[in-house]
Amino acid sequence: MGGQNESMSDSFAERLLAWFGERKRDLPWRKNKNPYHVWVSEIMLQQTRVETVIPYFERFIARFPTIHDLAEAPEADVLKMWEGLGYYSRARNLQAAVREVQASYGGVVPSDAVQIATLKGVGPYTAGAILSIAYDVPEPAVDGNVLRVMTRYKLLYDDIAKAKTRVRIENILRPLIPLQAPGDFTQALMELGSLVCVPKNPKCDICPVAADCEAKLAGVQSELPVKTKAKQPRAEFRAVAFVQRMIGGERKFLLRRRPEQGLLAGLWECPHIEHDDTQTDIPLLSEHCAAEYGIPMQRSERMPDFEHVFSHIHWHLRVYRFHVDDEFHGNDAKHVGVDGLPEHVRWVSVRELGDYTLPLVFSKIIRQGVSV
DNA sequence: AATACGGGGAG
DNA sequence: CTCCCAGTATT
Repeated sequence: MGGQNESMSDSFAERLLAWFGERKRDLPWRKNKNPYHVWVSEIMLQQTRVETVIPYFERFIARFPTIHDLAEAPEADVLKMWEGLGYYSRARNLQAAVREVQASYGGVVPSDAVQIATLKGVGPYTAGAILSIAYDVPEPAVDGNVLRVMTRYKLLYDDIAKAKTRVRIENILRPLIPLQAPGDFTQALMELGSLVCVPKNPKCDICPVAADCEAKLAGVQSELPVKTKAKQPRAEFRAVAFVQRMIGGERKFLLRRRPEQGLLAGLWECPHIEHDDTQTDIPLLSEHCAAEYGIPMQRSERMPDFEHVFSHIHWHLRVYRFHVDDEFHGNDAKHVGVDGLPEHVRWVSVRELGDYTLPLVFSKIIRQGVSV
């Protein structure tokens, strides 16, 4: 026993694994090493907390138990299961990648580093995570936790926001991976970062590797890791139209589908237009709806404002409720699809909301709108 | 090497 | 408020 270059009685990996064996959390994706389950969990966990992912993972696997089920499912169903989780391209990429696995690898997640890295949505971290956790291939998986743990353990002042820092940590890690348990090593490192080597006030008193942690020895564990801070999200001011009317005795509201590319791609939302930070042009919003959807709108009233912050955009939303006369039956010749509307526009009732995937902020706006 | 891409939880 | 989270794709 004993590490190659450790003066401690037990190596870094041995102490880490012993701690992991005692303290690891009981998580849904740890019930087995099903590569598909590991894969789904790793995609969901990108930039997303464990507690947030748990219910999504359970529902997703219940709805799509196998790669085959996910590959065959309508994309709208997949997006619906992702609703509220964010970074929706993850869901689209996952389904595209699963279809690729069906087509090119006979439905078996590849255990080859080069092959798995070509799959959509699978980057350096996820490739290493799937390979090590599902197949016990000794590849490092460097996420935010591992970056923090290792910069502290090795006293590295490298900026963890930079890509080359990840590469450096991967190279430090590779010779440390125990060949008998690469998967546990990967998870133990992340678990340590998540539970012990936390960003603020790290719990060095209960850390299994504190004795030879260079940052701890130098007393600078709170100064690491170094990370350049992100820019402020830019402000955007938007006027939102909550348009409602009665159809067949049922209250409906207007939804439109966002473009296939960009922010919240392919999700449904209330129509809205951008305006400057000082004034909201209600007539312009009304005209927009009239011009785009051929819907003449009558009365309007102000609803409560909403704020929504993305990583890079801060939305200030002013919401107006519009009413469409019961007498109106939109059938403008230039429009096609349901109710004489364009294909990307629908009258939807609360009952039918389950068929549409909406960004959370618009779910809130609609809840507010229909409650009055 | 930067930026786009969601949403939430902790302090 | 700020930070940052089991990151990846695109530019």
